[in-house]
Formats: sequence, structure tokens, C-alpha cells
Amino acid sequence: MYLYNSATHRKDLFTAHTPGRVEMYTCGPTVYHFAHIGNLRSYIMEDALEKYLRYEGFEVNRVMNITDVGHLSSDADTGEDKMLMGARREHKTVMEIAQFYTGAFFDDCRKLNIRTPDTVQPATGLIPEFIEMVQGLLDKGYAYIAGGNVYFDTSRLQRYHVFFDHDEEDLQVGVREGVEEDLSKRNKNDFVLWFTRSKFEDQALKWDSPWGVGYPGWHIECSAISLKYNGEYLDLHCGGIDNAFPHHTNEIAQSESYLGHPWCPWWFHVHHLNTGDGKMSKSKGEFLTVSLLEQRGYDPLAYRFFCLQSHYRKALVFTWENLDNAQGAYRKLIARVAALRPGDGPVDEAAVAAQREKFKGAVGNDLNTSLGITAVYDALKLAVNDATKLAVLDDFDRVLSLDLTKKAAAKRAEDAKAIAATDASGFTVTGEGDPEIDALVRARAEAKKAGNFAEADRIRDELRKNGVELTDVPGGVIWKRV
RNA sequence: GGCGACAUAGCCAAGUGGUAAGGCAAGGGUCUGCAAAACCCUGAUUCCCCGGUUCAAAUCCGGGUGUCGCCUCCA
Repeated sequence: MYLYNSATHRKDLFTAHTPGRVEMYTCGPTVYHFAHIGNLRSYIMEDALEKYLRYEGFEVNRVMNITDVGHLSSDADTGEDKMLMGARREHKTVMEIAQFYTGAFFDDCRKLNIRTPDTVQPATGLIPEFIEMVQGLLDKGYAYIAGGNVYFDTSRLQRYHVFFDHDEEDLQVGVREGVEEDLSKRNKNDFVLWFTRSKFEDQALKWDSPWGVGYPGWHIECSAISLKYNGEYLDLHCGGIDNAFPHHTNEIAQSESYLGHPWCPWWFHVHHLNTGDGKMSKSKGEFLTVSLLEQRGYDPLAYRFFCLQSHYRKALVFTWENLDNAQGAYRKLIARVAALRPGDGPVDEAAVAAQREKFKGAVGNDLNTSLGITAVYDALKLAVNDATKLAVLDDFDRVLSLDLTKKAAAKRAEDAKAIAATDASGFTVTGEGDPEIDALVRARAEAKKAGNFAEADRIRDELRKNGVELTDVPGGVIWKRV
């Protein structure tokens, strides 16, 4: 496939270090709170990327970290420890909090049809590996100890700013309020590999190390976890665009210095989900979670549809109106698929293969999922039998994961359960067979027949209030609970 | 201030030099007592702006403008 690479700023044909096998790493969640749907946009798009690579025939080994070590300040940068704040807020220990939100994260993923990575590694489970890597960097002269902490020495690098052509002097100091300069650093860009001196006095989780009791820096986590499970040559690293600098930049610095050779050639960065006034964050505006969407009557997969309709390298604006649009489109799409009759003839394999090529041409061009959705609509219009259309949709859904045929089948089964009752006059009421409702439906039909439309509408309104929707069809009525 | 990404109808968007796909919403119609559902029809003389290259540009080049993101703490 062709993929835009943030490291080269170009779209190129994707290739793996070991042909046919992709070593893929994704920065996982920080588990001190629920993920908001903006975070989840990245995971949806990364999931689509992983599945597309598999669709093209690559074998994929996907690794993800779980950041469960503390020492995180809030999005609002109050300088407080995020894990501790979460623990305090909910009267739980830090590890309980981490486990709870790790579970919540994967619950959300399941609802959004995001595949669980082959390996998921919590940072707290790999402390010895982090220490070994920091020691290695010290041994090779890429790190130094100052003020109680171990720092990476960026001046040892030939090229530090890999994603952007920054001039070190142009970096603005203290862009955000409350950020104090760390005077122990030798260079502006240096960063901490291991802390023993934290500005967070009450750091909950600490480990012994050759440099004293402390905890790992943020970046070493991803480098070490990837090294352990992906090996020395990573093919593809994913994450949100906001992590490109400094996190990913620092990962590259550490990993390549430690390994002594180039590490990861491909970088996939997903852009933000914005609200009307900028990047969605935990501390700003409504805190939008998958659970909240469900409470408001949205299907989580409608949100997945919303994301796939857009491109990962474009800022996407979330409004309830936009989500309504997506949910409406998604429902209509499922209804159209449900109207297809399975097994209405042999599957035209040649047609399926042709569609597969078309889909590859679309999605294989820098993960153009929007065109992938269009391919779904095109498939529905194809001049082939329904069985073939369903086979095509199943094939596309290996990447899109919108449960197209699954939901359609469920809808068909639901409709098939409907009980039709025809009375002496030949009027048929189709529904769940609830005598009370059937009687009201018949009463309305009688009123209509008698020209008493006010009464007919009154009955319809009453039923609607109780969650029953009527559909007039020739010779009868179909009713459904909504 | 520096660096990066993006800019196509109300919204999501396709398009990578040859004369603007698709979806949602909206409007009109069929059906209906009305409504819902379903089906049919209707959309940008124009692609942020200004120049340039070309027989031909949304697509290439130059210059602007706007929006979003990142910029030695923390993740």
C-alpha cells in the first residue's frame, strides 16, 4: 500500500524489513481515566491500518504499551500527578485505578471493533528492561547523570529533530504556563531517562535502580517495550500527531543510539478530533466517552463510521449534528444491506475479486477509508445477485469492521420474528404479537376507515409515546418498538 | 516567533494536468387522510485568495490568507 510517512513527509510504497511481515507498534493509553472519543479516533484509524495490511496479505505483529506508571500531570498542566489524582478522586490505589481503566479502554475498543493488539504490555511490568536500556545508553556515552536524574544527551546525535526541521534556538521556552526549566539539563532538548528526583514528592510507584530509587522517564517505556516484542527492526510506529514531538522524536533518539543502527522507517500519525474550538481534551468542554455516546442513543459503530468517512490526516470536527449525520447514514446503510437476500444464487467470485482490487486501489492509497466507504455504496449498486454483494461487503468489512452483514442479518432475524395476524376483514397486523398493541392498531385502522382521523392520530401518538412506531403498508400495519 | 498538517457545496468527502465521484442533510415528486418508511428527481460555471506555467490546473510553480497541532515540565 501507499502510505504517507511523517518521517519523510512523502507518500511511498510501504515495505517491511522482513518482506511480508510487519512489526507494528502503537503508543497505548495512559490509564488514569476513561479514553475520550478523540483518543479513540487514533485507535480506530490504526486498527483500520493494521487490518488493511493484513487484508493485503501482510503478517502483522502489533504491540501496544499501557502507560500505568504515574508521574503524569493533567492535560491542564496543573503539575499534579495524574495517576495519583485519579486514585484520590476515586479512593483507590494507583494500581487498582490502572487496572480499572485498562479494562475500560479495551471495553471501548471492543465496542468500536478495534482488535486487541497481539501484545499489550503495561509499563510497570517491564522495569528491568527499562533499566537495562538506560544503563546501555550510559555505557555508550549517550546519557549522563545530573541532579539525581539520568538524562539523554541530545548533543551526541547528528540529527535530533527527525519529523520537523526545528532550529534548537527557535524552540520557545515555557510556551505553557507553569512550565519550569530543568536546570540540570546540558542541552535544551535533553530529556529524562530515569528519575530519582521528581518534582512530584508523593510519587506512588518507585523501583530500585543503579541510580537510586525512582521511576522511568516517559519515552524509555515505548522504546524498550517495542525492542522486546518487535525486535531490533520496527517497521511501523503509530500514534497521535501530538506525540510526534517530543515523544516519538525521543524514542528514535534512544532506540537508535542504543541499537547503533536505524530503527523504524515508517511513522503513521493520526490527526486530532476537534471540537468547535480546537483539540478535544479531557479537561476542556464536554468529556466525551463511548459510554456517553451509548447513553445518548448512539451506536459506537456509528462513531467508527464517522471516523472512517474522514481521512486520518485531516482534522475532524466533532459536533452532535455531525454524529447524527453519521448515525443516520450508518443506519440507512445497514437497512440497505438487510434488504439483500442471502443465498439467492451462487456467489460470483470473479465479481468479488474485481471489487477487492477496486477496494485495494482506494484504501491502499494512504488509507483512504472515505473511498473505502464509497466502495461499499458502489458494491450495493452492482449488477450482481445479492449473495455476491454480501460476499463483497464481508470482504470489505475485514478492514472497515462496521459489522455490515452481521447487523443486517440481526435485523433480518428480528424482522422474521414478527408475527402477522390477519383478521376476518383481511387486515394484517404485523408485530411482536402483543394483543394489547395489536388491538390498539386495529382500533386505529377502524377509526381511519370511519374517517375519524383525529382518533386515529391520537392512538398513533399514544403508541409512539410508548415506543411503538407504526408503518402503514398495503393491507395492514407493521409495528415495531424503537 | 519557529516548524508541521490541512483548506472542494449546509456537513463528511473523492480527485495527483484533460474539463468537479459518493454519502448525510435540504428541496421537489410518487405513495399516504396526514405522517413515517421506501423509491425517483434536484444540486458547486467552480474547488481559500492573487499571480505564473500550459492548448488545458481543484490538480504544477511563486506569493499571500485562514484553521488546527507541536515547541526544554508531565504523559
